Amino acid sequence: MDKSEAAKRVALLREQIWEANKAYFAEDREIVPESVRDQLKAELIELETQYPDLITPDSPTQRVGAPLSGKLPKVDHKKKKYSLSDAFDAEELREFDERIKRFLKVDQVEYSCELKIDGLNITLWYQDGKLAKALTRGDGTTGEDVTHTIRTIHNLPLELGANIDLEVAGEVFIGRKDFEIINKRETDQEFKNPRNLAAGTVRQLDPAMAERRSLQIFLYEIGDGSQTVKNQQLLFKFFDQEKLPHNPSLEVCADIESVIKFCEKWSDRARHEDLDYEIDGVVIKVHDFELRERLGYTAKTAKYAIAYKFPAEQKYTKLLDVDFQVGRTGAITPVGILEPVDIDGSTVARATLHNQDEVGRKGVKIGDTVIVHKAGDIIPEVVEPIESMRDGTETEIVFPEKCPECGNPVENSEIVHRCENLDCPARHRENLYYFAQSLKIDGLGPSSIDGMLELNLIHTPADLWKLTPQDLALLPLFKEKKIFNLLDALEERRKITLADLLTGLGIRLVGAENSKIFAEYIRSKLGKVSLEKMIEHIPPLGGGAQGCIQDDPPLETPLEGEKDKAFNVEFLSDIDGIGLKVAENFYEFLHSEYGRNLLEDFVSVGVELTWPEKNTEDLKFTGMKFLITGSFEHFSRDELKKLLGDNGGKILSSVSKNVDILIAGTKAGSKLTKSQELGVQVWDEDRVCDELGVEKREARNENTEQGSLF
DNA sequence: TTACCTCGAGATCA
DNA sequence: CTCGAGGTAA
Repeated sequence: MDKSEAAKRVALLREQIWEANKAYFAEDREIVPESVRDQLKAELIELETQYPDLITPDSPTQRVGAPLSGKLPKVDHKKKKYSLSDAFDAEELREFDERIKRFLKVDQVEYSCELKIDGLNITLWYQDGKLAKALTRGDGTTGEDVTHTIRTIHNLPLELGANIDLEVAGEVFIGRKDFEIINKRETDQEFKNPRNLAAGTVRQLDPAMAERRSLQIFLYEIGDGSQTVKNQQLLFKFFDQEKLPHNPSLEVCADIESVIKFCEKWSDRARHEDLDYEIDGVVIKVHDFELRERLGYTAKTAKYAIAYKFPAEQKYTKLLDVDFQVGRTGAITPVGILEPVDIDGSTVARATLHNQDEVGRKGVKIGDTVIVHKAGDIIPEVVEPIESMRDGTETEIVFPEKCPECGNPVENSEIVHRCENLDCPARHRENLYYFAQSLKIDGLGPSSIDGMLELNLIHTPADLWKLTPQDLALLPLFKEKKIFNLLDALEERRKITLADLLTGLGIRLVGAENSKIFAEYIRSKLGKVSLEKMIEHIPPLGGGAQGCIQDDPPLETPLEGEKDKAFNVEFLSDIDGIGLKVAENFYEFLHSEYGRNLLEDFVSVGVELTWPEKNTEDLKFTGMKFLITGSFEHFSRDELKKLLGDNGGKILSSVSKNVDILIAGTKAGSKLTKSQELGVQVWDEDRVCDELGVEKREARNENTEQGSLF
């Protein structure tokens, strides 16, 4: 066979293999027997060996590359990945619909419904039409590069028809039949469910192994591209054009009632047992992409979508005992020890009982036969006891009066039991676990921390940076490699942002979000200070509210005055987004002996703050303060607020000379008159559109309802 | 909370 | 090769 003949043959073979794969994986039908598929592939390999320059990167022979060495690389997502909020019944779906309609000021919205495949979310980047990268979701900001295993997915084109850049996302899974085949084949271990196997396979270093696990993918999302694609249905059409696989179940519903019908149709488990993949719900999204954009996001979830979760599988088992665990805040949590029972795909042996309140309400006793399910599909939960199955030997669940770890008397509020002893070893330990996890110090897990505590190598998080190789060598499981891995990891984290440091400290109510706000606030008051300087601005213990700063006497300029007060509760609770409770907790921590010493310890072990470059992209309304009054024709108040906020504006709630612009709608009240007295500039809604270059909207149905639901 | 993969480290075998 | 620990996914 000459080369041009071979080239034609190669193209034909690739087409045949692709069609056979697509039919088999995506549509669950076999157009040719497996042996024939293998034969086609064998012939292709032979021709490609003979004429190596006929090999293209998208050839089915090129899916399996070399194994990766070491860890999977981390890659930042281009845009933050949001998760879905949940709904468990029709009522919650209707509430979702109401929120959407109110925000958009319309009285009907079209939705798209798709089956929610039970797999793991993966983002794909095509560059120049070629599959360039595949990422896990990770924390939504940074994922892991799993291109090498994702490439082995047979129903995924490695090259698109057009030479375009594209981001798409979807669900990777293993089919039910393939799962059984794999389990029969790999006799040394029994995999429990397809989802976890798929998740594990994606993170395999060796793509050859991954290929044998028959991963599949259904796509359902597009990154940037909504300019050309207008809705979900057209997106799937586009997928078809590009041979990108998607689930066939998409249905467009004119209103929420038909959405509910769709959900009900599928929530009957018997109806989907013949599908080759597992589903755990229905994903409902506003159909139109432009409306999605208008709705936007909360900190974690997309506001335009919701996942309807099928009723969780319930099983009964025996509550054998109850453990009491002391958390990092001192809260004492009862954990039920259960007779192990299989609930959709995993063996459940422990389930939280939350607190006394819950225990009381459910009336559970030790020895009870209890109904257990997985709330939100992950966390096992005791639903209720089956009282009719009692035999009289059941015993009350008695909360301990003393902390199980330090013996301190337990403070007993209505709901939560708490060990208030700040020196409780359990709290120290849990704080350290939390710190290590939050700062992602590689190789520092609970058991290493336990070991260090036992040998008195550390007491506080700051002590970690005092550890020497000799110290670590005392730990039974630490030899050369582990020792230096950990020391390297600590060194990497020696320079840290204030937000990360504050988050790691585990101050009550001060998590990642609030820490960011505090860090930003401190930067605005003190600039990019060192940790040491920052501590100097915290008034010392027992000092008056004004504080007396050692070698930095109060200066008379207003700015310097503000610096002194930067750490007062009143000032802290004045921060946008920080309430009194949060401010109090933060204040208390900073002024406590423990908190102050800890911060000083960080300084003394050489932990340093780094200040991230702010992305100072100047938005249209950056630095402008708005006030809204009246009602508007084309916007709900919430949408107007979002629009202004998205463009850098701040929204104030009362009239003052601080207000730059009053946005007045119809039926504006006293805010308008007062503002006019103060000489504040007044805009109407059209002016906002003009300023932003947003297209003015068609007049819509009158719907003056207002409220803040998001 | 559980399942799965990877690594380091120690044990086992060639 | 086997184990425990750590990390990640839902």
